[in-house]
Amino acid sequence: MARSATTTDAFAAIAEPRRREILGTLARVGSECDVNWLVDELGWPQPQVSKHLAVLRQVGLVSVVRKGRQRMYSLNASELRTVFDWVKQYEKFWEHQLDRIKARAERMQRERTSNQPHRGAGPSSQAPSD
Amino acid sequence: MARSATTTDAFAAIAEPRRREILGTLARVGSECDVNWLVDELGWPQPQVSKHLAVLRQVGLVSVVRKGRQRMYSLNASELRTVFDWVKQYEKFWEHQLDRIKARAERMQRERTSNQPHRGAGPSSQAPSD
DNA sequence: TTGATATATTCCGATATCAGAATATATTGA
DNA sequence: TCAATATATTCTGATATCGGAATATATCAA
Repeated sequence: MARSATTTDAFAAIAEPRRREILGTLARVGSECDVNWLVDELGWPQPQVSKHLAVLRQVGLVSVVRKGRQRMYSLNASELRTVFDWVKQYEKFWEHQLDRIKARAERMQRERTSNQPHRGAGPSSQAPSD
Repeated sequence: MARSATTTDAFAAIAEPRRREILGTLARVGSECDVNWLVDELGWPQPQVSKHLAVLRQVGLVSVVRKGRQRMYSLNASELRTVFDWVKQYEKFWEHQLDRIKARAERMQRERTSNQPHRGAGPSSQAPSD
């Protein structure tokens, strides 16, 4: 087994900066775009645009509809919800950063006698799932 | 040039499911964990855990501190902020989905005469940056 | 039908990943 | 110093990526 495919996930798909750029462009425009318009807008070779669009399509991040000899692509942002929900679980970890640093210091102080702090700690009440 | 490295970004680093799992575990525990504890908890071979931790460390998603012959790892969630901010820009695109579908239908109706709808559309007021 | 346009696909080479196995590098303790 | 423990690193093989170039497919228009 090697690396998991870019078409597995929204996570995998958006790991590529150019694909994020495409999504950004589609969002900015707010309506369907044909491929050549994207090619002009982004300034990349057409096959490259098509290939990245193919990945985004397979993951469901964009929708396509044929219109004559054009293919009109549009953003399907709902697929980003998975990513949003995942990362949102961590929001509390960077909010009130100073408070949390203080809290951790206190916890470590308390557990200084224990040899392995984490063992006694147990799952906290803030528990993102992977 | 090939694919961009997993150590480039938080985006690239979290593309791997097992790394998300590690982050989730660290968050759940809420305190520093040594590697062997993670090995037990996750049930993966030790080198695999160490290697994934190394990627997370290089991207700044975890912090390490040496404690005797142990290395205590802890979550550094602030690095996820980039991802959060990025994906949050798209939130409006899946909220009020029905309203937006209606709006798009109307826009398309209006622009039916124009040959290339998107050209006349221009950037919408909702404009995520890539 | 022929040609032009729009887009997708295939082939290539360089590269980076990931898991697994083996091994190396500390650090502690006797 | 020597053994044990904790963790990191290296090597290997299979694989998937990405960009670039070339080519294929499909549709429209004359």
